[in-house]
Amino acid sequence: MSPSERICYVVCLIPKGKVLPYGKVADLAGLPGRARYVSRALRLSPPSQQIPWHRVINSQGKISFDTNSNQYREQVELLRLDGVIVNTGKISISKFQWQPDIATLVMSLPF
DNA sequence: AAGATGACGTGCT
DNA sequence: GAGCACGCCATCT
Repeated sequence: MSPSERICYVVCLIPKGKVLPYGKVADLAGLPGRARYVSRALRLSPPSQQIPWHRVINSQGKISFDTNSNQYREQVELLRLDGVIVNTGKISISKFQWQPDIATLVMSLPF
């Protein structure tokens, strides 16, 4: 499995209603310290894969797109559909809605 | 070939 | 908290 494949794999494991920072995704995919690689992989991943990219946010619990961009709006939209609370204005996720279970789950994968 | 870029993170002021 | 400087490294100019 290639690094980008592992990244997509991990992202696909994020349950609806939860989010995970880029850095954590990188760690779980076996690429510690390479959060940027995650953003790249998601950007280059074909839409046909239906990857829940919107569940990946930055370590500050915020969306990493420019507030004016339509990508930002799209991510907010998708997160709301997931039931995730996003504050307008300060634009941030309510809290880190990620459970340790995800980590242990991912750790037991056939990488 | 060399420099800039980026859906990031951490540490410091 | 808000900036800033770095570290990171595949991709683009």
